[in-house]
Amino acid sequence: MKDALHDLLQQALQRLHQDGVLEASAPDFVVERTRTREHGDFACNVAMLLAKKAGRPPRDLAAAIIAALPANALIAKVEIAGPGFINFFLTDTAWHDEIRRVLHEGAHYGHGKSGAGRAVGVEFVSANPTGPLHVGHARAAAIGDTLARLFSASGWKVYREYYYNDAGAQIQNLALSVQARIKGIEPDDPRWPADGYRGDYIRDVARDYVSGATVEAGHPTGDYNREYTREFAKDDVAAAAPEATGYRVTAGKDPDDLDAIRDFAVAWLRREQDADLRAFGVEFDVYFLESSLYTEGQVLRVVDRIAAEGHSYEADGALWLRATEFGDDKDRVMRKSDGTYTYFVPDVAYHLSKWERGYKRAITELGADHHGSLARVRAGLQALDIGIPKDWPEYVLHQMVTVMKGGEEVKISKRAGSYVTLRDLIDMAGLDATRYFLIARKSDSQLVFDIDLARAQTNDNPVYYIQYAHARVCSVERQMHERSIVFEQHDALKHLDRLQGHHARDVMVEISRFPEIVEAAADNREPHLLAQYLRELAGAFHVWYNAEQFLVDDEGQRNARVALAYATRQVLANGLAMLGVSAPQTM
RNA sequence: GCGCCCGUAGCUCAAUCGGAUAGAGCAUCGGCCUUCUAAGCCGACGGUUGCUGGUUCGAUUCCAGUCGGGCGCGCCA
Repeated sequence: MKDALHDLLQQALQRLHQDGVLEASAPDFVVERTRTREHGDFACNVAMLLAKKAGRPPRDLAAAIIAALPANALIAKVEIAGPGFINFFLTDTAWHDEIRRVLHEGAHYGHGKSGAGRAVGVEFVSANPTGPLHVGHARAAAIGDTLARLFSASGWKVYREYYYNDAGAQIQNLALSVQARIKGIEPDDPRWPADGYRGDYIRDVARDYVSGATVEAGHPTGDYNREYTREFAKDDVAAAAPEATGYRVTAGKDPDDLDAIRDFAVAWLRREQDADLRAFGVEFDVYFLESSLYTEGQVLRVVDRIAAEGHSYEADGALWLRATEFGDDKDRVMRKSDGTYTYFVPDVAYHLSKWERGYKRAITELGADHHGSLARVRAGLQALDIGIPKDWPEYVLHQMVTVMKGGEEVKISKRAGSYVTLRDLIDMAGLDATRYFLIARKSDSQLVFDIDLARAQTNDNPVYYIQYAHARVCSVERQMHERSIVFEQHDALKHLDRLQGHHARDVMVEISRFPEIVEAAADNREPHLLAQYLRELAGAFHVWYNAEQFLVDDEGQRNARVALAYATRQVLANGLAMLGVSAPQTM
């Protein structure tokens, strides 16, 4: 609806331009929802933006623009208000058309085409396989997965990526920790490795290693990376393909074979992380192993390319990137004096791989404590001199999560030791509440996760509030069947003018916002907008539900109300699906 | 010291690339169930948007400064 008004205004401006009334071409004006009914349904600021250039008072311009609007069935009334706002009041027909559209498009309502089928990579979680996923990863998973769903609904071809740091010192610490447990050494023992992982899960890994267990996981449709590589490998784009993403590792049992212990432990923890994510409703398309960047020579390739472009130098026995040339605070070491590479070089190589695999947009979701790596990776990509835009990839950072229960902060998990795990959250609050709570706040503000509130089955809890609205419509449907009331949707949609009063109207207005919300949430990378919106839609519905009986004797009125209730249910279901939250039929 | 994020009602948070009278929920107080689910609805109370300037028709939003909180500043990842 907003877009339709924007088009009408654009046409009016063009007409004024052709008639010589306006010299300047149309600026970037906005059509937006009003806050109060008195200002109409939509308002536009174009007259105020044009006033200065045109040398005319904004209210005069507004009158001229209104006079130039083409005939249409959308607008019932236009007013000029305040400093020069153009306020639009829409016809009943406009709202009814939107409701018809909802029921016609069904599960597709709210989906857009702005992505035009282009590829976007959304990378998130990307935890080291050294322990269970914690609350920070849970927030990352909720944000990343919801963004992916939003992009998908906006017409993008979405690939969810998970980058495994399966090489380096952390992994070595993991192997040493498991080995210590195998030898019966406890975390408090003086022989325990200095930076060892102390959680109970290490004991489980050690137990399975000793018993000779096999850890395996395939991914249902096989080798994703190869598949995508084929799709992306067009013209001169040569794709770098990491190896297969499934794994199968049988424990070596030998307590002195640190390599075998390492491989087993990594696979063991990947399996646990995979299982937790799946329980959280999150699946990835691409699992990218850091180790593959070494084995396939991509790390060397990046370093050589940067050196060839003259963006590196040697000093103190190390090879440095001139990161300051590309906006970073200081130059960064790429190759250490011991000949190994710093972590960010494979990071650059990984993002290069995304670029070469054809992602028009790449979103990297990170905890804010890693924001330092952002400038580094972008600097590295710039230093390659291959035309990657300065602001590519895009980053979404999330701030810390504090978990509260019984009025106190929860910090400890038995299994992981020093932090609360994703599994803990799901166990305590349930899948739906956990996903909703983690997505409902803007990602760059700190989040307090109140377990007691998330568990509450009362109106305190926004998740149940939204789901309850959905269940109520289902209940109305059941009542109709029980009372043998016939509902003819086709006929009902012809008589939506039987909907009277502001309660039903408010519901229609809320419903019509849904496509705008989906688009804004994806464009701005702000999935919390959708969570907030659904609460408002559910609110408008509950008010209407309490104010008016749906299943009344008057057939026309009844059908119109049921149709609107169904449309509400459809939008709630579509929105909840994008959040990965269930839409129950009964509660 | 430098960089990034945040600061809005007692609490948890919104506010549509700068819009009109800053909104919800919780908490507190008071109402509504012989009627489709009361997991709901209605009402009341609650604000110098941390502070000071600037930009303009208009600032919670942009800029500068300042105070407070978080995170990061390694030849760790």
